[in-house]
Amino acid sequence: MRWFLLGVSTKLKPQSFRPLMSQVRVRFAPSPTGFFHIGSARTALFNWLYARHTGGVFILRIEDTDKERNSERFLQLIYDSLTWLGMDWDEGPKPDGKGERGDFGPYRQSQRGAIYEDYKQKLLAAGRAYEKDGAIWFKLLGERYRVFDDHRKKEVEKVKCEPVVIDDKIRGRVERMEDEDFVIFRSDGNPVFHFVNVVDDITMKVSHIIRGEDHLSNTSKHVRLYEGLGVTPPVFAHIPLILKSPEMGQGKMSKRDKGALIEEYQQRRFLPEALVNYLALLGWNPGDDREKMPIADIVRLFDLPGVNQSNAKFDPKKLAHLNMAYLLEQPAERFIALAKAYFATQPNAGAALADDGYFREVMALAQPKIKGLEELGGYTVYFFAEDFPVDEKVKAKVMTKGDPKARLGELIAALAGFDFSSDIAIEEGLKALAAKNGLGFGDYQAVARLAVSGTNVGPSITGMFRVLGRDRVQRRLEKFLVTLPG
RNA sequence: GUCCCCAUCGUCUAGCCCGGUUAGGACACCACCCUUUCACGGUGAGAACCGGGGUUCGAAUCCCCGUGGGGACGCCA
Repeated sequence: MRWFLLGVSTKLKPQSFRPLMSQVRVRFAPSPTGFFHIGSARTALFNWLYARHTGGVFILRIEDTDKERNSERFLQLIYDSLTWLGMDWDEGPKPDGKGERGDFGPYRQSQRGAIYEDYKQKLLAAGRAYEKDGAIWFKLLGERYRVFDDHRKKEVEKVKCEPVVIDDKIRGRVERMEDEDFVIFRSDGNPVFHFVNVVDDITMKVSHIIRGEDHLSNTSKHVRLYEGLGVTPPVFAHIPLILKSPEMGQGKMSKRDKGALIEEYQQRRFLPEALVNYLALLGWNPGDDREKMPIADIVRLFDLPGVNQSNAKFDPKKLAHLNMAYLLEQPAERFIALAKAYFATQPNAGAALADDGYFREVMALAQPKIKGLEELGGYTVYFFAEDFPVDEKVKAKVMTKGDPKARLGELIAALAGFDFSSDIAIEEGLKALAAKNGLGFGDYQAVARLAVSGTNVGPSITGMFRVLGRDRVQRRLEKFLVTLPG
């Protein structure tokens, strides 16, 4: 508790000391026991936003006291996910896991045993903790009595005391009774969550605890612990939870739910800024009708009082929509880079081997059309392979209209005379052909598109022709023609 | 079972604090327009104040009670 004494001793110079004392220090404290959950990401985000908004410090602390379930793989996943989402931390383990930065470490609880031991001794010495059944319990102050607990089906000892009052930045005043001693060190000697959480927040000088509402009922324990340790608790802000969308069922999002893991969005090539933007909107809004916003604007506008009190249901469709909007506005260079990264992970991707200039042209056609990078492979197959799939449903539909076979023949015959130098030139060629035969552009467009791409979904026929080139178009048209009956 | 939190369109939400709005926006859905397919885009439609009591001239807004939803009740975090 040295900082506490320090605060008192520097009382003579409150002005100069104030900036340091009032600096916001928030932390995100995940445990590496599973995949990185979307709810965790949102909690991290709100902490990060608050730190950046206030010019404070964002701390990453690893709560790895559960030796059974910890894994290095999940630990690395935390670093990677935060980094991918663009949430940098000022103190904590370095993103590569090698070493730490910050003056209040270690930042992994597994390395803070001596500190917990120290604080345990303090409580023991003060008579606020005792041993029972090999474990160390925190002792509440007040008159004791025994009562049968229906839920746990056993008699328990309770303590008569005043309710804990929590002044929550988001919930307002919350009162909760904390009337049972609780374990702070297990009989195996390891400290439990409530204790390490509080000790770490004290020693790391955390000023604001921003966490999920599921912790609200733990907070009374934590407040008692702060009191027992003689420390004023930090500011609490309990944010609403993310619930399943109606299609997914009831309750809060769990790891098993589709779309619950950050890893999934990374694999599906979502843009991290779109995901972050969406997550920010779950339980917060800028106060006007804006939804799609650069992160700098979110940082500037974000504040704790603006956070909602009610839980929000996760909507994959809205996320997808935001993602599309972001994708649409990417500069060509970034889109190309994203596309290259995507194709590098695709099996049998002719795209990865394609000529760079050609690849760029194809991507220029695809960018304004696709809704997500994950569609890129399917959307562009026929640009990179001759054995592209043919959509039989589309084929059946196209073949019933007019006389597509005749149109195809006419087009093949006329193609040699086409000017392939630009979309407009190709369009003129097609229009001239249609006019000559007293028909419309669409009469040729539908069947040509089918023959060349195997589907009715895609870029403009002119752009498609131009990029594919006359020879390939010609070959595909002829190849398709011979498969037609009669 | 006990305790805590929450409650506006299907979903995210504005409005609530400081009572008077045709209760606004977005996603989704539907229609139409644009169009050379498919998208994007544009226009429009449908869609909500959980219920009941109070207070008030007047309640989405303030109060109470129900109900509903969520969370917590571990030697997990």
